[in-house]
Amino acid sequence: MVDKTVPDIVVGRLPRYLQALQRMQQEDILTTSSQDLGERLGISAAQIRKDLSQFGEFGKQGTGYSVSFLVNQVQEILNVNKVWDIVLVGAGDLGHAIARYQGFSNRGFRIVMIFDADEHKVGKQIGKLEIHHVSNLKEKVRAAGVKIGMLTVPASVAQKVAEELTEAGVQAILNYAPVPLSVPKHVRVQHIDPIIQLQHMTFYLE
Amino acid sequence: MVDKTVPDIVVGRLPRYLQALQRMQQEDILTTSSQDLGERLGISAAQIRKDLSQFGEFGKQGTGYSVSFLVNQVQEILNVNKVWDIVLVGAGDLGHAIARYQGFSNRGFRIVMIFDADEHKVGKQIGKLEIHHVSNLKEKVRAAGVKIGMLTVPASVAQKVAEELTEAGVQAILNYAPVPLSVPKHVRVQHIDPIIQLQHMTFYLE
DNA sequence: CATTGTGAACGGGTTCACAGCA
DNA sequence: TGCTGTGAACCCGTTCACAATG
Repeated sequence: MVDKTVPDIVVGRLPRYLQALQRMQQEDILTTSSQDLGERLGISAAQIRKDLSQFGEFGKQGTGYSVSFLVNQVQEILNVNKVWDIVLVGAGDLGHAIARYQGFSNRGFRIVMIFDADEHKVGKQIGKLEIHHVSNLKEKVRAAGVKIGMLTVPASVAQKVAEELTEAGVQAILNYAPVPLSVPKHVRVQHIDPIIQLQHMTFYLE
Repeated sequence: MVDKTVPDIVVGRLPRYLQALQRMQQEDILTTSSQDLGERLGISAAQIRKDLSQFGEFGKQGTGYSVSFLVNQVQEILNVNKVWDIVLVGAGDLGHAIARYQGFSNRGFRIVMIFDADEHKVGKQIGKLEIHHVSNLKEKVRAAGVKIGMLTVPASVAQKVAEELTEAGVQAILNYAPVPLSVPKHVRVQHIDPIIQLQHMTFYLE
């Protein structure tokens, strides 16, 4: 079912489908169609059907899709039918904001560890979590078996921290630092850089 | 030169080129090639040459590109050879973190206004900026001629705030709320949702 | 009758390969 | 010689259109 042949671009759309579907659930909408879902997301109905067909047959002709069933299926495909532990490195303003964000848990994630290099921050709490010193990162992350890391450190140390994370067994990194990371092939990296997205839009302004 | 025919996907890569080039500048690297730049970004040399060729001929055969010249050219293409004013709506943890972030100015942006709906926050300062009440948003944003907005408000009010921003003349919105926004066609929207990016990666884990 | 799942056609982005030039 | 700029070939994702079906 889940061949290697699924295009990465299709995988990248599934989380958006899931988000829209979960919102429908909150609104007590029981059924949807590729057209309805597509209109909510600005994606063609054909594309949604094609994407989903990569993983199975989830709909009923004439009726559409059961929202709750499709939520479960997509969660399973994306491996988010469980909660993933996350290690957060960097307890600056952004790190604090992320650590306090309440929206992770019902979408499959939970921050379980926080590290920083600043001795003054070590030992303090963010919510229920204590800030640890990065010198203990590798050991603690490996011991906890955490597979996902979030980087909110200065650009100058992002590469070094990324290496420590991968050595500790982390296989997915969400990088908020504005630098490309070089990591082993088995490690996935996603970047978040607001300025890159702003510059994408300024091209079309004026 | 800059036709309407430039694919959006090409535009989306230019900010990454610019980022890498500015980093080279910091490292006092005077010259680069499509191959060198490509290796730093994980993009093929041919692609970089093709992308740049959409806008002009910036290189020298046998030599490559002058870093500083190319920085200027790409900045001009992206319209970031000036500083854009930004209005930030939502002074929660994330809004505070973004407002305090020091990395905007040397990449073409500056936050000039902050709004929030919470009376307790109104009047307080973040850095040198005072938090205003959203009831004044439309008027003040229009008066200041701000064209770019950043949304760090709860999902439940994001659509409403987006509408107020567009009515105030904003033409580009960077949306941190985990909901799709529906806006007029002349308004650009970019989304930042860490969970969507995490779920993209969990597909490949385990 | 509405809507799915899908083969086929289409379109467009990427890579190739090389002429051209410093 | 080294590297750019680019037409052509290639590849792959999207759209189309329709048979199938509850």
